[in-house]
Amino acid sequence: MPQPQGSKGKVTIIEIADAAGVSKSTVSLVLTGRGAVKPETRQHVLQTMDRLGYVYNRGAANLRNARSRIVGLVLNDLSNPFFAEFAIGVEKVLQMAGYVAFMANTAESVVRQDQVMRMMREHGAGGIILCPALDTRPEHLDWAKAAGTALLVAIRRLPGAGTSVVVPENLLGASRVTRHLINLGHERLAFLGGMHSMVVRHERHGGFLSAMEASGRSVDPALNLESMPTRDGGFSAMSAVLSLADRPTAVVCYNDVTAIGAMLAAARHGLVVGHDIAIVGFDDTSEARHVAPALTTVAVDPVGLGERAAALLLKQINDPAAEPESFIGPAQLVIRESCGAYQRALAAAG
Amino acid sequence: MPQPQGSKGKVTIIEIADAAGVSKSTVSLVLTGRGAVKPETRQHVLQTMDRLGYVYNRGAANLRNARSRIVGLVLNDLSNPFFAEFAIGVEKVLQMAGYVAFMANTAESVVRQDQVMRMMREHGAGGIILCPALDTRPEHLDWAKAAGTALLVAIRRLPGAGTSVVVPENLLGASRVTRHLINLGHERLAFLGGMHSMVVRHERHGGFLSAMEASGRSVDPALNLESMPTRDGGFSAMSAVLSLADRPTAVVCYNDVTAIGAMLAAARHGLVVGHDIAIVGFDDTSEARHVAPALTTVAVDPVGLGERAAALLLKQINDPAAEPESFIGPAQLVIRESCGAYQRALAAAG
DNA sequence: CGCATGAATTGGAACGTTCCATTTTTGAAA
DNA sequence: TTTCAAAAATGGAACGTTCCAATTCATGCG
Repeated sequence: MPQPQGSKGKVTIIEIADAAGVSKSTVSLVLTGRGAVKPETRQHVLQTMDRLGYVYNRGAANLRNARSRIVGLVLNDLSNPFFAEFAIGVEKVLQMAGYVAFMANTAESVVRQDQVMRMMREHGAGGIILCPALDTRPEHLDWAKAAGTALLVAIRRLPGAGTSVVVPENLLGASRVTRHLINLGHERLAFLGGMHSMVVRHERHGGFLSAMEASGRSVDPALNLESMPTRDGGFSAMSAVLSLADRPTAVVCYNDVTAIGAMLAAARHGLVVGHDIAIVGFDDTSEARHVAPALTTVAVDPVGLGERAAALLLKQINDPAAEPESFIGPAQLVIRESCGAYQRALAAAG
Repeated sequence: MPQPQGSKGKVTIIEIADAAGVSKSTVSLVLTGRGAVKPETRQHVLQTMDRLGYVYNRGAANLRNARSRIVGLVLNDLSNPFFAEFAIGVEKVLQMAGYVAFMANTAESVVRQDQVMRMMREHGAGGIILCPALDTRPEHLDWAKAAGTALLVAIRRLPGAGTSVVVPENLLGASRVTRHLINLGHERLAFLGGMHSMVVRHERHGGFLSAMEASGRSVDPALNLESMPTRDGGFSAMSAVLSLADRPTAVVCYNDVTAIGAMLAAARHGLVVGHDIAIVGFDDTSEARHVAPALTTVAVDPVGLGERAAALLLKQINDPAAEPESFIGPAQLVIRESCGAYQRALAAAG
């Protein structure tokens, strides 16, 4: 019967060495797999470790080589499925490279974000992928350059931070979905949701504007409404829009969850979405597929972005001198029902 | 201008001591806040650390005291919003206690789970909250008892592991939602989704059976179908059910995502859910509210479960000798449209 | 049988921190 | 001033590992 150590539970490399009748150096060689050690010795040491319930002490090890195989993944909003999928992509790639990702959620709190990142570097994380919380200032990240920690900013661009970046093609995506609405014949379009301070909103709204401009349509400033990027935010912004004298016939929303809030508000006002009014979102979260009517939106492949982010970070870890790199992920239009195109096609066919 | 260390980025307590003109012991005292150090000295040391860009090395520190303030949170399926919300509850409580949670996702892989947990204890995690992957055997967790690591099993009970446990009241919840369907007059009910090997399925199916039995209804073994707990699983299981000669009029699903798959299958067969057939789920994820028709389900307050799990783990960390404890979270019936109750009420009123 | 060569193993000095036992400083009482 | 206790600061020995240089052990060759 394996009789692991008593309650103190501190088996060290030295005790293994004693028990196996070798030196601690040999045990270390077995552990790291670096030197040349006779297969039978290796076996014996391995067995002894197992028998005594040995736990490798990474803290002690890092004291010497300072190369830990963990990376931090800091997410600003875990409750948003978009980020959960992003995280899955990150983990997939890191795992293959023999790294482990330790995630933490900041819930949009800069304070918490600082705390969590400090904890991570104190634990010797080799690198960090950061989806910055709202109001993150580039100065918050200066320590990374100084400490030589690989840092990559994802999803939300952070102008002024000279790091690698992985973001979706927000501008192009938004202009595509806007163009789609224009092609369906809409004249009066609104842009709804997201706060002015968000870079992502800037980009998406920029795409909206460029499509409007390209088509020669005029943009009514009254039809540009901010809101928190939540369902409730979308709901109240949409309610405000609908109380206007001159309502829009189509609404481009900041993201899917805002769009779903907007759809609820429209329904509450007795409008049939996809018929009386067109509403589109951004992100293509799994909810988008399942609301009724199904949401026309822009797919950005969060898993792919995560994979890319991880790959870029690894590159940076392995070559700290390398220049920061950017990856702009594709954003594809996904046509469903909420824009009215489907109904129109049906009508045309029937 | 703060001139942080060069590229090697290794500022130690000793360099701080030299620069501040004190001994390393004093710097240590400042860091830990333990001894008595003159306020002005403390200030000066703090400033020096700031100036040189000092990073505390937790690995080295833990070498002596072995008390790290991190705990691991191991999730089996991050893409399921239920677990994301659970994680948020865990973090909320840990943060207040000055702990940091490092999360990792196992994606239902036992191998990955072992890997991740090993990594966590190698890094000196004070405790671990585990939502076990499918096929986790209690033996997988024996190391925890041996090493004296606090371990808590959440969401999925693991019979035979003698750890603390936090789970929702699956049996009672399932019997409640089943009773609700029975009260609506259904005679022929199916239970659908989840694999036989899942403890949670056992519990929920048990609740289903107990409600059926209490009402004197007979249970047709042909109406008990397994499937993966995914949308696709629900879809195919439901398709199988609908191809039966003697169809059920109501279906209790393993969880919400399975139920949503089942609803899609029903719609594909031309049935109007909530009218031609009743379908109910379990968990009350945010999707449940937004599918059409909205899903009648059982709410289990994942955030609350997470908070409870964290609190229990902290208790265990602070008193390692304490007996394992269990918390069974409430499960409340949430009546929406997919069971037909709403439509019936409308008809009665009109 | 001695020797060179390479393989296998080993001792000891780091690594950055904490903590104990001391030493130094401070400030007030005698 | 001297004395003493309390407060503040310090040196050095751990902690568990890696890595270098050095040592021992096999093996094959002349």
